[in-house]
Amino acid sequence: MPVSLKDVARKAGVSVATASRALADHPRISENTKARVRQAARELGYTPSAVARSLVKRETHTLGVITTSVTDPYAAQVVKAVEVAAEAAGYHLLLVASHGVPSREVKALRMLYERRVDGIVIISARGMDAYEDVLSHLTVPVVLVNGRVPHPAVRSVSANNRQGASLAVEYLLDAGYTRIAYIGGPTQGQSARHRVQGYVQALQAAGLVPSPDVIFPGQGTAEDGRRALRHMMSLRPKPEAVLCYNDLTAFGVLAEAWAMGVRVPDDLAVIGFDNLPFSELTAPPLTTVAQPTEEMGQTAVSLLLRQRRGEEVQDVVFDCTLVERASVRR
Amino acid sequence: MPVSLKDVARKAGVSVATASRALADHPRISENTKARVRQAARELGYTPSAVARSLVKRETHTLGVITTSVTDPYAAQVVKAVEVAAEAAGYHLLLVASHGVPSREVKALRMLYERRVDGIVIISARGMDAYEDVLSHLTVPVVLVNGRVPHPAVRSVSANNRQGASLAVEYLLDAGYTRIAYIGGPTQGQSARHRVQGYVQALQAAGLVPSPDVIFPGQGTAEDGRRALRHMMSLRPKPEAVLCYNDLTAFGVLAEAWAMGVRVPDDLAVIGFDNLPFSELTAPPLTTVAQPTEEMGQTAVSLLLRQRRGEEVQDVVFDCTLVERASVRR
DNA sequence: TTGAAAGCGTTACCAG
DNA sequence: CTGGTAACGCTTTCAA
Repeated sequence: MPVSLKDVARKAGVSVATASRALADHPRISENTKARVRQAARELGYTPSAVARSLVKRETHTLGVITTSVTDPYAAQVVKAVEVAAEAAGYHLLLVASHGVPSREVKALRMLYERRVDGIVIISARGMDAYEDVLSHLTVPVVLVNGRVPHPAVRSVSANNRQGASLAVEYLLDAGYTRIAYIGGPTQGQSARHRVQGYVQALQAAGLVPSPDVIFPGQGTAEDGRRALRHMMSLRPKPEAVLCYNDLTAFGVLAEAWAMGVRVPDDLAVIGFDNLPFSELTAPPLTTVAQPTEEMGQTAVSLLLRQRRGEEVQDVVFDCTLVERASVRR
Repeated sequence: MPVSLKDVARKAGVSVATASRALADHPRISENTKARVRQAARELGYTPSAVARSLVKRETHTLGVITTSVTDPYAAQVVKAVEVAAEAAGYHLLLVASHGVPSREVKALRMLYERRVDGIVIISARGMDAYEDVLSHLTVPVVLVNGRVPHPAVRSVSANNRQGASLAVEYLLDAGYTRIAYIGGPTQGQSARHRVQGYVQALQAAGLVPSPDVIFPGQGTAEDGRRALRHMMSLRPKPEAVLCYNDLTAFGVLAEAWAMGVRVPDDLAVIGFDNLPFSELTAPPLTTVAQPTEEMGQTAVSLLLRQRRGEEVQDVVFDCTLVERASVRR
């Protein structure tokens, strides 16, 4: 059994009240007793119980984070950013993996609420559509990173996925590519929807007609990239460039290209989305669209904390930037 | 403010005690009142407070996890395994990043203890040497994954790093390579120490003398791999193969090899350690030593839970296996 | 400057 | 089958 404040108080010969105040460095406690209490606490190896404290203070200094999986490198980046921002504000993270399953997202939400976390950030929410009844009773702020749910109490911070995808296509167009393929992501998420839209719009803005037979389905995995590349190579004429829903998919096309002897960017230019740490390590290094994950994580935490203080806050959207590397010829 | 059990009880016209039992599906409560209580709870959107419950039950159903960073893909794999095992046992994870800084590891340990987690797993502990006084007052089991600390109450589960490194070297030797370089990892951790040892021993067992000028220092980053490769290529004679402390380092040598026009495995064979998901996506795919991270995570959780039940448990070590891919010629 | 006591939201024991 | 009541470990009035 852990040592309690009562033990410390007894040992120091004071009441629990005084012991509590002494350890909290309350101004109206004599230095003398403070010293005695601290001494007793040290000798007993006393560590205060955050759970008891949470009960009375009605706050846990904990933020809940729901993510598909920590092994998803994009999610990991966001989690890290959130972690850093939270830590700086004196908060810690309760992490739950939903594995992208909507029902598990809802369960996680409920569990976090039971634990009375002070805020919840959901990364890449998949099936928040059926959240209505859970959300309606929540007394804790929720922020979505890269997702949106039509609930008035839920804020979101996201990358401008449409703009990002358009940016990539325009870059390709500028470089002289015109037959540009696209490999998609999970259609339940809004980021995937916006990215295709950006792709299509940029093409149309350039007076081109997006052709359905160079738009490949995918779930954002490397395997999707591999499969799409094999498909692509059997097409006549072949696409000259491909924009991928995310870097992971791009990694798959790069790997399959290597296996099939397809040269990048000479035979096919490849462009990703997310700028994962790994994308500068591929052969060739991957040109990709970057999201400001750092700021997004910080912002998520900041929105949560401000909402907690009763502030009204707005959704925020960050523009993407292009990271030029060697998988696209210039 | 969240609705409390008292609110539910009042609405259902029963005492809190009864309400509590009704919701817990206690056998000696009439179906009738159970129904009424449940109904009231639903209508009010009642969600029990885990913090209050934790206080009385003296357990939080939470495991603390200290890791360098979630963005470290090796750590992420272990975290995931731990998460899955924990979830299956009804536990959730409080995650803290230490960024490899010993003082932050200690702080994290203390914070987790304050929150009364039911167990703590530390992944790749760096500076546990000065843990003595923290550990001595802990009333919660601690398990180290891939680390060791000379404290009687701390258990560890690790990969057999020595055997893994030897395995890799023997594989290289078998394939006809003799001039084999090594790029090291953080020397504060025991895994790095064991891996060099395995490298050296395998060489010696084959009657070769490990040469200090092909043993490069590193911290386990891709940049270390790049730097070491450049060094290596300036040597005469050049190494024919290189064993890397981990996959990340191997990624660095692969990337730099691509940049310098060094062909893998023709000019240089490369072998990694960890078998990250990404290692099958490199060009060429990376031959590497795999640790059974899945089982290691499960085992860590299992040790924790068994210790909590008062069982005596032993350290456990898992053997590594070799994953043959294309970065080594056969 | 200190202490007694109430209360945070539950569970569990003891009566009835 | 149900209700009081005492914890759980801490903070915070309110008095002294």
